[in-house]
Amino acid sequence: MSVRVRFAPSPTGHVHIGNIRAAIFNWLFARHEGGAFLLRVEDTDLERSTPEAIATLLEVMEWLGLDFDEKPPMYQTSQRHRHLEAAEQLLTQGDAYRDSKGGEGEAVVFRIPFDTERIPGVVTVGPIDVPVHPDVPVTVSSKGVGYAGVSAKGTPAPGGACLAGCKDLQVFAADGTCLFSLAGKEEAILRGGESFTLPGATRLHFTRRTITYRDLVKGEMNKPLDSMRDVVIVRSDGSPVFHLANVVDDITQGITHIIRGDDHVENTFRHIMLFVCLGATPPAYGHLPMIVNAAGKPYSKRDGDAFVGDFRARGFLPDALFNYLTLLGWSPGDDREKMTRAELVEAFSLNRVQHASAQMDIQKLTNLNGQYIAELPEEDFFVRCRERLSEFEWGRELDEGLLRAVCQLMHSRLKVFADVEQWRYFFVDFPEYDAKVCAKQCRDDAVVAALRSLPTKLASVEPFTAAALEEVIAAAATAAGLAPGKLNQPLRAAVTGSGIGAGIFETLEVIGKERTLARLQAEKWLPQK
RNA sequence: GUCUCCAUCGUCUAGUGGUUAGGACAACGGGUUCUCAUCCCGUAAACAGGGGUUCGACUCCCCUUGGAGAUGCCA
Repeated sequence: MSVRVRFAPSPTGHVHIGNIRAAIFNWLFARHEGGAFLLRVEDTDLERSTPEAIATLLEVMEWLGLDFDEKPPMYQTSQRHRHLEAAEQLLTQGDAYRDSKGGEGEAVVFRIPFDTERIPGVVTVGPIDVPVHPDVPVTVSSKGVGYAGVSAKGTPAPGGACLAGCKDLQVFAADGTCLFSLAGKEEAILRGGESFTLPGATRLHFTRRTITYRDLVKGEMNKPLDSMRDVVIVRSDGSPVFHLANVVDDITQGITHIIRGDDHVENTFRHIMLFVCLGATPPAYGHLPMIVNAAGKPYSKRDGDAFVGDFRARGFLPDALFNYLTLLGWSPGDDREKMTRAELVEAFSLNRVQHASAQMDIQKLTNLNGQYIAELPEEDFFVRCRERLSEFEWGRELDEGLLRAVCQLMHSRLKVFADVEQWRYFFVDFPEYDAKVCAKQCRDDAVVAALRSLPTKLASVEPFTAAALEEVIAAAATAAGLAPGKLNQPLRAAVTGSGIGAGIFETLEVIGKERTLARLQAEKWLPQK
């Protein structure tokens, strides 16, 4: 059977970096296997799932090159009838029941199947004893076993399990007498609705069973049935819960492999049971570790910078972000880091995915982005810069020749497109002067005198080229009693207002004679005494 | 509280019983250079702790610690 995977986000207008990483891994897996990558929009939260939010989601996916198969995507709200039909089916099969605990009306609750023969991966471990607190009566009914455990302090601690978790249950009092025995009563409880309340019990004795599955990234996973409880699948207001909707849609779409975040591992056990009870073969599962912030904590609203849109806005290239994100929790097994899509598709495999969560490192992303920018063809780089620059008032109508010259000069220095903001001094009459830099560079009287002598000397330089400038400026420094080159940084400060930039002679050439002279003469660089 | 999962330099990672524990980003030092960046060279930097198993553990098992997730009407 060919591979079918899906990305199933709920559109909220902001696509989270962890979510998109899940999408990337699904996409990589599908392309590697030659399978299908589907999109399912889980738009059941009607408040937040606006058309704009959905548009944002699609835009982000396109930006990152995450093309999905079988368009249009499935919208979960369109599947509501299937969800409710599935709930009905479970109800009539006896795999679910109605319960009014807690809600306004009656919710539908999926019962962890008592008869586990049909569930793959369920194994019997053996007999086990669980101490319970005698002050709280043990209850046994079709809804499960209710009891209070005993905390370290000896007080009652909330406990309970699904009935399936307590096969062969026997309830004992402190003196050893058996208050209850489940054997033979299963049918009466499950079908007949019989229930029992047993005060004064101190110990539960039952046969433990666990459910096991092999996770594609984490390996063997298992969970005792007695640590599970029945699951609400339809709310008392009649709306399907995530667990039901998700599983039903996966069945409808014929999903073969579910690759999702770590936070779903616990759900997997009950989802497997839902698949089986709905007559479907459970898919294979792989759980990706979470991406955490610089403090090692899960991203929260306070972190702000965890949305894909933010990275786009800051001028990260989609290929760079894509590449970086693949390296978060995965590696090809050799020393390669910068890899093309084709290489990534070729090398990707789930069993090389990390088991532990990973921290986002913006510096490494920035470095990688710089590498991608460096590789951009000149024309492509020029177009992107022009677009970026147009976001600034002074960057709207730039002379193309000047812009091309600036791009060529600055290409190797740019790591993130947002930084083109610092190119302002190439395009305006007067730069913003960094007072600290000017004060540091121009505090020496000899230097100031030399800078003041420059306008007349530079005026005759024709053509105004880097090579010619270098000669004249070195001579000016020498004439002022300075070592050649000692005038360069003061000159940079005086003309660009900054202490950093490309080569000063090349920079002056690009800025041009007129503005260079004007800036020197205006003496806005002169430190205020 | 209970359950599940996780643990190699600051960060991302390689490593599947025998390695000088490798690479990348960041840091630091040097070279190139007028500054910054690029580029080149180099330095510092890790197996959470404790028990086992073994001739030999980063690697296998157990415990502790720490972290994350889950714990009936969020997804």
